[in-house]
Amino acid sequence: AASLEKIILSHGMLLSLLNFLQIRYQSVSLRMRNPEATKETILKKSGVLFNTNGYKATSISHITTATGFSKGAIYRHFSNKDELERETLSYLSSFMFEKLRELIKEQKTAGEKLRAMFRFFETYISNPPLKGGCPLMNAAIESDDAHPALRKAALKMLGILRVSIVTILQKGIEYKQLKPAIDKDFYATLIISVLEGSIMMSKLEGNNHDIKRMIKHLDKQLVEIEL
Amino acid sequence: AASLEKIILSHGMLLSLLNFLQIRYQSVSLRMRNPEATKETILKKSGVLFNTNGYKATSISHITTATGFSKGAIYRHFSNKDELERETLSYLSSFMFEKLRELIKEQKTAGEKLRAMFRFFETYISNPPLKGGCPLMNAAIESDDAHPALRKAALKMLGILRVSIVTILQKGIEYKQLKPAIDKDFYATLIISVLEGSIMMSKLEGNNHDIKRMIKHLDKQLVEIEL
DNA sequence: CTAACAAGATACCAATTGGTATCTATAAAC
DNA sequence: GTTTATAGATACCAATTGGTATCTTGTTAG
Repeated sequence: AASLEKIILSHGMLLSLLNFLQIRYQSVSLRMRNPEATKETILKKSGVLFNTNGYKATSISHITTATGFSKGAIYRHFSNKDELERETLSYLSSFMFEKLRELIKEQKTAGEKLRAMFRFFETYISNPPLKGGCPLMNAAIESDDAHPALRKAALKMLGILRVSIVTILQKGIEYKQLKPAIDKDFYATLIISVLEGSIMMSKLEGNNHDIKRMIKHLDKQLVEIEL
Repeated sequence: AASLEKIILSHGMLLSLLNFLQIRYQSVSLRMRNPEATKETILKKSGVLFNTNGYKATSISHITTATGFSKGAIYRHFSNKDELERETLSYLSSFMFEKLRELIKEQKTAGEKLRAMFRFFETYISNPPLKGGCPLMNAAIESDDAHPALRKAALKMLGILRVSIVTILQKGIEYKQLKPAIDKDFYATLIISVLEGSIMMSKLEGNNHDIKRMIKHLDKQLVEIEL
């Protein structure tokens, strides 16, 4: 085999070469910069920390050690901790609803969609997609009047969840899968409160008895309005 | 009228006099010491602060300014903040269950007792006996694995609530007020999760629509098991 | 009346907080 | 290539944290 001579490239030459070959060069090396990816990892790691240890209890330095980025990096992407908290909750919200939507859209009928949603909430205990429990509840409890921004983000999240359920019910009525006279808002509230409440209980007790019991109850309620 | 000469007593003489007259002299003046009362006010004020702002977010200095007592006073009665948090939650638990018990014991039947309980939880929103929402939920959410002591206290509180409901149901069965075949544990879980969940929602939304809706649901469930 | 003890106030501590100013290194534009 | 803007690191800041040691004052026993 012929021995190949190694070619030493300067960084500039590498870029020129790549440019010449029309190769879009994405940051791959660890040391290379990628501000969007940086912001993403900050949000992702902050999400876990805020959701498990709480917003107030998680300090900037916790985040720097978790992400490996410096304080300077964090304050470049977020103007202060409040904004980071708010944006992180939005990020978590998107993350969770994304997961939920995937499960729901596979299902055909309104009943199946709702049952998929119940299963999704059960995984909060048995196989959590995110450590620390439900981000909606965590933010709702921690955001008192002193955290108006966080509270607003939590409210928005609750609103989305509520609308999602109401929409499923509405479509179910339109497609003759559910009884037409049902109180959609009532059922949305019932589903959310039962699931959130029993998640809290199950997390505290350290088992999934309560959440399972409550899903059974919701199933029964669902059967009663199905056609 | 004869003019009375004023008698000037030294503090020591006053005490001797009271002792001679066999009068137990309780601290009345503000400056006088009363360690038990001090501990009580520390617990009471800490209860409000912890329940509204969170345990981690409430500092010792917040408590000193709220109580008017110094740090020295607090650390005399509690060995560290963790212990203060734990004891405060116990105190809040006793406080709430005391109030609840008062309402319940006036009622005759199991159904009436449960309905009184529902009403009690509704006041968490409309006329809260304690600022900051339900102490059980607050502690449950904030106490992750990093706060084992707080978690244990919250678990105990949940246990008491659960047993209270089960006991009411049991007595209701014995006195032929409720159907005998009901799953008591199921109903305890249902009541707690629905109430806690809807309190969370109502607090977040800033109105009592959700809690009222859910109490209506619980009422309906109750009617179904009543004889 | 005094001595002894306990309640509580004060002064301090190192560690940590959120935040900022400054500096360095990288990436992109030219 | 060189310049330029910017991503990110570093060093600092006053304020606050939980906790402790010390000191003063009120209470009580003798």
